[in-house]
Amino acid sequence: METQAASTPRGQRTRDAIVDAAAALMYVDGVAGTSVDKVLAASGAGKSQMYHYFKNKEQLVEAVIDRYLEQILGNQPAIFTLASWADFETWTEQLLDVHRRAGGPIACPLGNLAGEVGDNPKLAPLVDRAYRTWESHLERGLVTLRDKGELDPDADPARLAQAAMTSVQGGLLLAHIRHDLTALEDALGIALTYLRGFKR
Amino acid sequence: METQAASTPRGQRTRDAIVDAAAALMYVDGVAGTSVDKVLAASGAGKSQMYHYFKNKEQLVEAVIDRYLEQILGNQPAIFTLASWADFETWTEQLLDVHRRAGGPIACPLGNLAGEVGDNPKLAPLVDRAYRTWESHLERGLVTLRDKGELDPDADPARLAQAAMTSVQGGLLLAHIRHDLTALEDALGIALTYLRGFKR
DNA sequence: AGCTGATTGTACTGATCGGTACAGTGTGCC
DNA sequence: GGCACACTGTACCGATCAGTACAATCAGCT
Repeated sequence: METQAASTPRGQRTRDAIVDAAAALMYVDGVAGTSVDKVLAASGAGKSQMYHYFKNKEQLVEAVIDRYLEQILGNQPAIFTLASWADFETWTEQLLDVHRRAGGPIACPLGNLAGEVGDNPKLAPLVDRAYRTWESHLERGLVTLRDKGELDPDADPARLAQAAMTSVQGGLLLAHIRHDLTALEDALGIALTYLRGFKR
Repeated sequence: METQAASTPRGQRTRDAIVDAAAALMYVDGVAGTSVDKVLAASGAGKSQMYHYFKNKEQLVEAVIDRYLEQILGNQPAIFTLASWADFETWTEQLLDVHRRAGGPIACPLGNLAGEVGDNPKLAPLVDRAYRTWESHLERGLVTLRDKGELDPDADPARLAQAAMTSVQGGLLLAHIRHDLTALEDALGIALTYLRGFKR
């Protein structure tokens, strides 16, 4: 059931190349639209490598989900050190900058997956877990604010974090199909205002 | 380029059955995960019917997108007659009731598609158009309120409507992967409060 | 009845799908 | 050197994919 780890640096490089290629292709074409053959052609690996490291395509997708979470959090490092209201603003700016610089589509890789694997019993929990990890950093930041006396002690950090996440996802979804970041900008602005309403 | 219309009631019934089956299957398995053969098996139609009415699978998807919009708006009839703040609340209640009654997954069929076809040059504009139609009803309701003097004349109905739509989509996406309507309930509550902030 | 066009059933094609078999090569360790 | 094992290349499998060919049937109209 577990994904096979590589035991040498060479193997690790090959494995990474496969996951990277799969992540990039699935970001654009979706899971079902990305065949194993295409992934291998793009990564330069052969089929025996793929099935040496992954039991099947589904396990490759599992690795891709993890990779997406790494990429997402890596693109918004401010999320790890949220300790003031200004930090939250910095965080939203980083979020916007990622897509302002973007050559690819404006979209959240996890959000793209959500619609497709939302009911797959194996993959859906992994997407869920990735979102919860993402959200937990926001929650931790809010708890920090509360402990510093900058957030209403009656506010529910978990709920506020979820509200912020819905704004991010809704904004990205609309921005995606409109090829226009405005929807995300507005959504983030509204979310920040909403959170600041619990400032104390 | 255009979808072939049926010229007899019998043909219309067959065509509808194909679109209905495709809509139901693609809602759960996505576009790429739903083969033409499965659609035909589920609808009881043969392959010659499918290709009599649709040039190819992509045109079938186009018809499915239209069907989704009809289903969505049909499930929230209050959206057609928004003329008071109470009407907006009724609308959000209808939105929630759809998924409370749901046997199927908690999800927006258009949202599921958005991730998958978001960059398909033929299909993405159709998804975009469907969202704009949906959103336009909200905008019209806000204009009605403004004309009745119940909304700040400086408020931008189009922008507020887009903000509401991002809440709906973000809430549905999170509710989908968590199998828990709470995210949508909260998102709609926050959106309503935000809109009411422009009450005059 | 007989004509006409819409509609239908079924068999088929070549391409591609996910996955397997198996023989080979690279590489660290003794 | 030579053993062990991670790693790799390629050919192949049956199933399924989207799409086509073509003959048969149905139904309205005269």
